[in-house]
Amino acid sequence: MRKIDTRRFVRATRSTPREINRQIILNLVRELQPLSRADLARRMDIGRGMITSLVDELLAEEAIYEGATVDAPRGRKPKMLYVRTHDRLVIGIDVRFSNTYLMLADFGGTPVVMERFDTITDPVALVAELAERVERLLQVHQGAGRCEGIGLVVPGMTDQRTGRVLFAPQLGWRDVSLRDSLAAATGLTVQIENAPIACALAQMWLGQRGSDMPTDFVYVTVSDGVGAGIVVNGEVVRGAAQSAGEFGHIPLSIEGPQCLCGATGCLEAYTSNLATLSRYLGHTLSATGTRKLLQESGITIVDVIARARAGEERAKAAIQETARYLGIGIASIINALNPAQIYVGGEIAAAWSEIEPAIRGAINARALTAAGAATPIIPDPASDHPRLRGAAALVAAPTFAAPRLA
Amino acid sequence: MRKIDTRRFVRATRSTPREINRQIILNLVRELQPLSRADLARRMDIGRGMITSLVDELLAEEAIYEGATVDAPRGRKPKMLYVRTHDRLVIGIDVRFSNTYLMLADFGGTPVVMERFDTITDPVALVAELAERVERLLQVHQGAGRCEGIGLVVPGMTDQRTGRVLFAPQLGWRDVSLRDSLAAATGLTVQIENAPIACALAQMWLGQRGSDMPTDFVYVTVSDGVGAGIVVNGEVVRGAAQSAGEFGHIPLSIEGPQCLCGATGCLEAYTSNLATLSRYLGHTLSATGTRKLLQESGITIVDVIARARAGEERAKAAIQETARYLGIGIASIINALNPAQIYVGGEIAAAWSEIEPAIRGAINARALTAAGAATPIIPDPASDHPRLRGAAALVAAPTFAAPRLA
DNA sequence: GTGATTTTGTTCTCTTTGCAAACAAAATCA
DNA sequence: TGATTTTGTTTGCAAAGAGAACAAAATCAC
Repeated sequence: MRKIDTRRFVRATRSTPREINRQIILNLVRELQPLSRADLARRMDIGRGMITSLVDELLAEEAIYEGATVDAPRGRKPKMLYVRTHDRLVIGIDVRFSNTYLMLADFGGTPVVMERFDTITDPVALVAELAERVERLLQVHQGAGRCEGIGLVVPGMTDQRTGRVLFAPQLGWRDVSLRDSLAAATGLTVQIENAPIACALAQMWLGQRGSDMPTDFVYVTVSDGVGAGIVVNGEVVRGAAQSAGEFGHIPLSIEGPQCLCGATGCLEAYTSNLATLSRYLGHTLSATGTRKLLQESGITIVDVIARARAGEERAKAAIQETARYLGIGIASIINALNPAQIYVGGEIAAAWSEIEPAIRGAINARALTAAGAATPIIPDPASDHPRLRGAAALVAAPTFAAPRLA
Repeated sequence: MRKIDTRRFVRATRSTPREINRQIILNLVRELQPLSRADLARRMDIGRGMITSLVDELLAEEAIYEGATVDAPRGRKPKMLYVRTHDRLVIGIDVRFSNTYLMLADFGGTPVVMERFDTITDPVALVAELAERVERLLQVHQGAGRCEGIGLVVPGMTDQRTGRVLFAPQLGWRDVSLRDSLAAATGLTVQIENAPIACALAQMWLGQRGSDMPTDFVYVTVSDGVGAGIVVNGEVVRGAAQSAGEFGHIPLSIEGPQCLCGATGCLEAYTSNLATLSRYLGHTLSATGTRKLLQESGITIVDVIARARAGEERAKAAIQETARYLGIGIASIINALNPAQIYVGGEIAAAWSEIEPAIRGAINARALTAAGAATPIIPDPASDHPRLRGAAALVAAPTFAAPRLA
């Protein structure tokens, strides 16, 4: 039951039903392919004539294509429909603290090539480097298809409407107009997004299809920071000032350790990679000291996880404590939003079998309802490159999204 | 950008554009009345002919009515349109721990009469009593209009689809089929909802109209429990298992006081009326002891607030501490969801001028962004009967809601 | 006071589009 | 070989939006 916004409504026109049904067909084919016209007619409870007309339109636009006929027990054999993904290309870019990753992928999120380079923190130089690499990638893989746009994932807050990076502490950016610069330099449309929302979009649009993908879920990223991409009613929550999802700064103990944000006892101060590393090294987290200490010691979160899995007690203890606190944080998300499921991304997801019991234990202790405590928690390992998949989803998703109405 | 749910989509028909535009007109008139047909045509960027046809339909259904012509500087004077509210009646029922309130109101939320009686905790007896009172109310005010339904607000979790009360600890209810019982007993349609969501709906549908009512906000109720009604994209968030909004059980300090829910350091254990009273009386909160202590002392939260406003130091200190903790909780909501504004309801809202500085201080200390820290926090005093208004909104809202599509 | 002008609201025609039925195609089965 | 079944296309009809024309009701200019 949605309220109509009387300042920003979209009124219906004569072609509105067509747009809606066209988009429904596109999504049905996308999730259930292969699918025949008769299948669509049955699922949509609509005449086959109507389907023919709408499918013709989608075929003409090359949004879908017609495959071979397929065996059927009786009657005329159906011609199956598929969404066209393999020759529609996307460039995904994931800018991170030390490395920047590029991926050329198709509309289904299947990678063609990937490359990486050392992150350049100067925005102008970074855009120049990216533009050069994008151009080269597209040159080399010219035959693979047409590039429909660039998805850009940055570690910080972004403004979807203006395309600006509002604040990216890791790179020292504040109010940088990255989207338009890159669009101008490459001549391609660019979509920009922060990491947690991009990961949520990757799950939503490129995750396991056909099955019971929920319309309400949360993607929690545990990295240098702790954030979340929140999806409610099949739509990402961005917030009034584009800063929704900062779950990393809900308190676990207001008298707890100092967080880099200035407050005390934030979830992030207990569970970020920096926090886990500090705990492992036996140091307290601090804004100035920790990064320096880590660079000197040369140790990373990946090492700690590897040592924990190898059986080193100190590493195991550090990870277990992180898991317990993370579980408490996840319990808060469950109590606050009651999502159908929760994804956990970040380096720590690689140690899922080790940390799951501690996470589940904490959730059981704090979840208010039995249904909440049973919320599926699903690891999304960093090896699947969720950020890059999210970048691809940024470009592909608008093609499949529901038309904005009323 | 919403994803279409391929299991629960609604396909468009020939009459879909009409339904959409009809509903847009209804909402424009509701929020901006008085409004002429020509005004509607301009706002909707549509021909006046179309408006005539749609308005005729709404007039025939008596959803709106035509008022007197009105002065205009030049040209033919417009006939103004208004939504019909005054003779469409609603019964709002607010079941609380000690008292149950009934209100007969019109579709605009304007009360006709109100009454109260001692809450009967046995569901069967309660339904019988309610049915009798509803019948009498409608008998007495027969001439005032037709009753379109009952809105029922209960202190606990409800399932919107089945109409059952899942859990209401204050009344000792668990899985009670209250909606259908009351519907059967009165012959009226009944909508059931928990208190925080009902309050949010009251703000959404009966709050200050015309002005800039946001589509993203949170209504925090501070009462025996602490909960929230969350509205995202103009839609209430119910969660996968109908338990979204339990913000009362996010931790402030996991080593903090025992909460009645079994966990430790919940926001509710610091800020509920019981917590404030315990603090005032110098006792620690406990599941068994506190209620008994309060009944013995005979003091209520209203008394403590009155004493604080009268200048009693101990009461002031108790309230201030509650306010500070509440501010921390609100900061978490701001960081997590970044709503455009937050309403605070419950008895403590009566002391707003006293508690606002402490709340704002806590928010400033913990909000991650300047925009978040500046989120408007609006008190909704209990004297306005937000729960009963919410009950009325439950019945009125479906008439005005956007059609479900795609 | 009379016609020009302006604004509102209705009516009418045209075209698009959904809808349902008829039709054509392509297969299996008796 | 014809009946049956299933798929996909075509066609005729009715509903509804778009826009123009028209009617109504006011003010304003002379």
